[in-house]
Amino acid sequence: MKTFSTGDIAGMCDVNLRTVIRWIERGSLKAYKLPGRGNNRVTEDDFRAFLHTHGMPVPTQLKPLSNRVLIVDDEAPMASAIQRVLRAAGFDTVVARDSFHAGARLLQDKPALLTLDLNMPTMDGSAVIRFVRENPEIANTRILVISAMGEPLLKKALLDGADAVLQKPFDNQELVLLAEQLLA
Amino acid sequence: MKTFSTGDIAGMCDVNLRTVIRWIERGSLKAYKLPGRGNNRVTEDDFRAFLHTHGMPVPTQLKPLSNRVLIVDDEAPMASAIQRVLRAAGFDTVVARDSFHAGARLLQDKPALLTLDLNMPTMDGSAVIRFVRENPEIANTRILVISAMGEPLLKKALLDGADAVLQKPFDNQELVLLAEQLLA
DNA sequence: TCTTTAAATGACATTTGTGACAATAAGGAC
DNA sequence: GTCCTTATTGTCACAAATGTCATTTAAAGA
Repeated sequence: MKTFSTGDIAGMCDVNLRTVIRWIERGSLKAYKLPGRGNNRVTEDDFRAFLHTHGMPVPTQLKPLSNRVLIVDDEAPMASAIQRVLRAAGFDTVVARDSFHAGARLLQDKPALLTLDLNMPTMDGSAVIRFVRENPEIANTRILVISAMGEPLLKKALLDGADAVLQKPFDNQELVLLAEQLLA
Repeated sequence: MKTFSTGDIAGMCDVNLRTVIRWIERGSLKAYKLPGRGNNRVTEDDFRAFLHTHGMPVPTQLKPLSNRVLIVDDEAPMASAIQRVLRAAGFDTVVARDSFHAGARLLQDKPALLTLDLNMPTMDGSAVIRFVRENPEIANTRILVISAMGEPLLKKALLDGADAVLQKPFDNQELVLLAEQLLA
């Protein structure tokens, strides 16, 4: 479990160490104390939650250094196609063919990007997007919705919190470009 | 009885080994010494007590011993019923109503016990059990399959790796007893 | 037995918490 | 605009806790 000291956080948020301690004292930043003199430690999850609830930008040190992409699609040919293209472009790829594995992989692998097929019959894509955005642990995940659905539904996905949408059928270059933009 | 070296504890608490030794020297962390050069060992109970008295978070490696139960069931009344019974028996409960949330919660909360409804139309229970068993991170999660299905399918669940099965309808006491047995 | 790994130790470097006080920014009142 | 008020943040010095490094030695494998 990764933890940060007040100094780490002060550096990442570009504020004084004294200020971080005050945030902790006031209770807006959750922390625990080491036995010695009570030096503060903040877990990564608590720090992410803090950033999230205060609408603060995620520091570069916390940004997912990985270029891992989780591909959620129940149609094997489509999943493979996306995987092949993204892999060729240098991304790490993981495929989830059903909603259970999608949820599990999402929290196990913590991908930087999630490509989400909205046409899956057994999954409520809208609920997935909202779940991601509401979970500080993974809220920073980029979401690319891929679907054969019409404009209105894609618009709704964006409202739910998707970062981009891609309508099937799509061009391979278009996919790579979008992925790179989202992870830039 | 499980014991930890100073290095183990340093890793789990995300501090330097030197610091752990100082905690021991000062007496805030109870330990005993091996005869040789006096290498320190800390029992799991002492370590847990230490974490508790200092308000420190429990490291993920120690988590599985929690009494958290993840209830996977798409029928709201059944999920609520199980939750009420288990909560009354002192368990921490989390409910997942669909397979996506089941997967996500499983890896987010790392419950000690998973109660799994096999009748969910959108989920392949057998695949879930195998996924749990094949993932070292959660492999020792206890799995209790709850289902209205017949004997053969329950037998298959046991073969897949479930720890116990419970046929609907079931007695509340039966459920509590099984949960307690599985987490003993 | 031999080799490899991990832990203890001391000396030294760095970081952190604390308190008091200064500086800054936001918002009203005039 | 200026002058306040107020809350938040920054600065500084010092003591205490934690981290780093090199070295020695036990523990663990083979």
